[in-house]
Amino acid sequence: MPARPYHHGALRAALLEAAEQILERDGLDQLSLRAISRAVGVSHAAPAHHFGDLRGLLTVLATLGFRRFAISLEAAATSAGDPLRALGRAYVQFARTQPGLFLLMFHHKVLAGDDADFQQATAEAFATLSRVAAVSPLGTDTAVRGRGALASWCLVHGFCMLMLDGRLPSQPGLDLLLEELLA
Amino acid sequence: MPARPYHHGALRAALLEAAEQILERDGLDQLSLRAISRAVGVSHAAPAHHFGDLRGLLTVLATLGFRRFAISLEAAATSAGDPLRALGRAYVQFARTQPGLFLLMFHHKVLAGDDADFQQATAEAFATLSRVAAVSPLGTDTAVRGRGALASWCLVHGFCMLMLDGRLPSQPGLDLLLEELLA
DNA sequence: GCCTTATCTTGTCGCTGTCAAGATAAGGTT
DNA sequence: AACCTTATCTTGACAGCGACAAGATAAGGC
Repeated sequence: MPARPYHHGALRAALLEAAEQILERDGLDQLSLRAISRAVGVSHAAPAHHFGDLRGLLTVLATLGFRRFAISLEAAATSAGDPLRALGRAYVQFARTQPGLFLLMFHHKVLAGDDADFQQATAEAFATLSRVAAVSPLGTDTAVRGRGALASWCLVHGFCMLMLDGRLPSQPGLDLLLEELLA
Repeated sequence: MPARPYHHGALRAALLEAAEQILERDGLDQLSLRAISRAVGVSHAAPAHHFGDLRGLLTVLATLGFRRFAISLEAAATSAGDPLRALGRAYVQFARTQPGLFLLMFHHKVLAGDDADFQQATAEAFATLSRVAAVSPLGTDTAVRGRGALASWCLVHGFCMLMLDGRLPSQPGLDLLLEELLA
């Protein structure tokens, strides 16, 4: 049994793990099929069989991201306290702890938006979002509640994007800033 | 006098114009120094003298974008009606009519954030933003609980980002959606 | 034991950004 | 006018990239 057998065994998972690591460490622009392959220790064309092309790999990565995103949001929604605030905190927390992945997930230019799994994963996450935001104390009219949900989403998402672009003031801290926003 | 003299005369401006055209037509990922050079009709290394590297060119492009952005916002701030709402409309209008440029401007990964001109241009735009927003907090919708300028900024910026990522519902139209948000 | 299929490697192509070296022209100096 | 300095642009090269084709290797079904 050589140190590196011809068949990896779990190459797909290993590639995804390495890809996410590079994504968070070096950013999306440094995330190449060849860099991933090097990190795992396989040939540069190995990923092709599992993901087709780079777009395919990124789409799978974003899909897994949305699944984890949905889980985090769902957990926040069922936690104690104000669900909508908890949701906002979880949203920002996700973007903050995995900025590379978060930006990738909302970077449709490099993703295969028509992928079925991807669409399902995004729908899953957004369903939790709109469900919680809809039952928030904003009134009984469904149209108004829908609008409120959208406003909340834009508010929190804008906060994340500005934060990740380094546009938010460093004083006071981001936590405090967010709490003021959600207050 | 040949059809293409050795010295272009206004190569810098021509390169920037071509770059913006490619940026809006094909997106940032298709915007290469070589593509720009081809579009203008010069050699592939011609841009280097004017911009150093690709990052330098993109930074100049984003700087010009922020200058135009500041002008648009300033015009909206001094227009009739509610200044903050006008500002929000102008913000979205800019992102909508020049999505490539807008995304580039908020894509710090590919820009030289320490560039003096760039910093001045961004400060110029954000000054108008905070000046107007500080006076009149946006909306009475309870979803927007933050009453500061930051909340308005996040709300409108988030709207833009979600819009440009194709995440907003197509029905009703974006204009109506935005008006409801600013209401 | 054989054959089909999945998996991975090697080699190649055109594209990219960047650098080095040279060609060309413009402007100032004498 | 002649020269020289400088700015501008071209040519050529190199490594890294995504993608494709062809071949090597191993796993699993029969």
